[in-house]
Amino acid sequence: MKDRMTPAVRMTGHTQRGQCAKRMSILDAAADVFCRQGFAGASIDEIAAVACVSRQTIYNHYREKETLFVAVVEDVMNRANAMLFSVLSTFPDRADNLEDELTAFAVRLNKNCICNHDGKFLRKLVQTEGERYPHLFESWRQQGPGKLTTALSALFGRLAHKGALAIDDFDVAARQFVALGNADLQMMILLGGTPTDEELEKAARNAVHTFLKAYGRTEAEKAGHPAQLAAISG
Amino acid sequence: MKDRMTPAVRMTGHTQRGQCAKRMSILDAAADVFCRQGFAGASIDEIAAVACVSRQTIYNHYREKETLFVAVVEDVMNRANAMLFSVLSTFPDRADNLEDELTAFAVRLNKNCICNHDGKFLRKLVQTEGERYPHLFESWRQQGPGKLTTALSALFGRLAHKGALAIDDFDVAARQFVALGNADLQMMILLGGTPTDEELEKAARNAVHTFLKAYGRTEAEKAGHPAQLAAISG
DNA sequence: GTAAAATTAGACGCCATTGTCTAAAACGTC
DNA sequence: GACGTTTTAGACAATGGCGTCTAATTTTAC
Repeated sequence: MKDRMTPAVRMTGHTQRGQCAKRMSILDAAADVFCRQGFAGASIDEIAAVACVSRQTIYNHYREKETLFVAVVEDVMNRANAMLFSVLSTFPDRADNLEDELTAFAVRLNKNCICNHDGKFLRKLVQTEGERYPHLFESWRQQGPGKLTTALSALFGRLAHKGALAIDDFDVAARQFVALGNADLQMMILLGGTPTDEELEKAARNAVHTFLKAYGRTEAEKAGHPAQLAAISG
Repeated sequence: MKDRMTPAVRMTGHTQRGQCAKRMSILDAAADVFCRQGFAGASIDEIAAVACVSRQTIYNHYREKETLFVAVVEDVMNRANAMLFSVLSTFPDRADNLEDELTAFAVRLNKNCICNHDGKFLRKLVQTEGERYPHLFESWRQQGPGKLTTALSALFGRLAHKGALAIDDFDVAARQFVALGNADLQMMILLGGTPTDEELEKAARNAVHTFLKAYGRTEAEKAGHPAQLAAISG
């Protein structure tokens, strides 16, 4: 019943750094093994081996397998959310050269949030263990894809107000933007592969091209409603 | 080493029907348990219980766990492929009322091929065990999504030749059609839920609406190139 | 250098599961 | 009703993983 962590408050940097390194090493290894083998198929021994750590050390830091699993998921979710937030902040806010800017944004989104290590991990784990840990992945649902959709929705709304896009339903447009961006990568995403930069670029270009054919405004249309441009920029 | 199945050639209908019923019962139960628990997490005892069958009966029909798993995947894949073929044969071939017809087709596709029992099973299992059984799911990749894309590509090509659509790259358009159709259902698909008929209808309508904004031809365009219509129909 | 804390290797009990085996029961055919 | 086949329940050994414990070793703080 004694709390092994309480002495830590008296520790200075070095021990904490050493402990922290072990913890991260374990979390990384566990993420790797859980992702490949699933919760049931993953063995603590294998995780310990991958982490270059004794099995007992794992039990010291995380009481049992399930605790470790929860910690891994939360860790990956935090990283993924931070990355998503970071990428969302690069959404283009100018209307000029929209096709190129949206394409570059789609590349960033796919590369850093959807096709990267953490994205693959979360997608796979949500499918594999989602029903077994509803509360855990509910927060992923709301903070991951949920946040992505609502944020994108607002950002598209801003562009539409500037007269750069003609969108009736921003939520639908946001979901469709993401869906189009993944259209050419679906197979790779499902199989867990990693697209090359060329594939990412091409997929994003196809997606944005179609998206703008559906929601873009012609130069003539923009010229016909200059007031919308002035209203925002003024 | 003795082959338990050889006496079966002498059997008359009833026994075979009984055996076949057992086999199907086992396959269904195993699909259910494998899907929920994954390969490692599924236990033969649970499968036997769900199938209302003795554990030994499973070992009589399928030598070991892995044999059973392979048989289950092949069984589901056959059903899914048949359904996909069936739905593909209902693709609209007329250009009139295209939006409604494409919407209805998208509903059929999502309802019967992607969001149904077999579709969910295959998607989940491909993600969970795809790396462990590459050859097994390679055929799924080619006959499932691969066939869907190439078939849709050809079907859109037919519509384009009739002048109903303006498509430059049929493969890209086919993938985007599927992606748009899933855009509003992504979350439910990932979580393993089943959309209601209203949700299916709305998702398909949104998808086709955007798809036709990008690839549809205006009445004016169609009128400007009546030759394409005449060339096919004549 | 010393003391405290963390880490390690290994053994251990426990439990679930796999796959085999056997004898009894149920089923279908004749 | 007799016979062959299939199915069943249960016991069984073997395996492997989880989680605990201990004693030795390393790391860190002071």
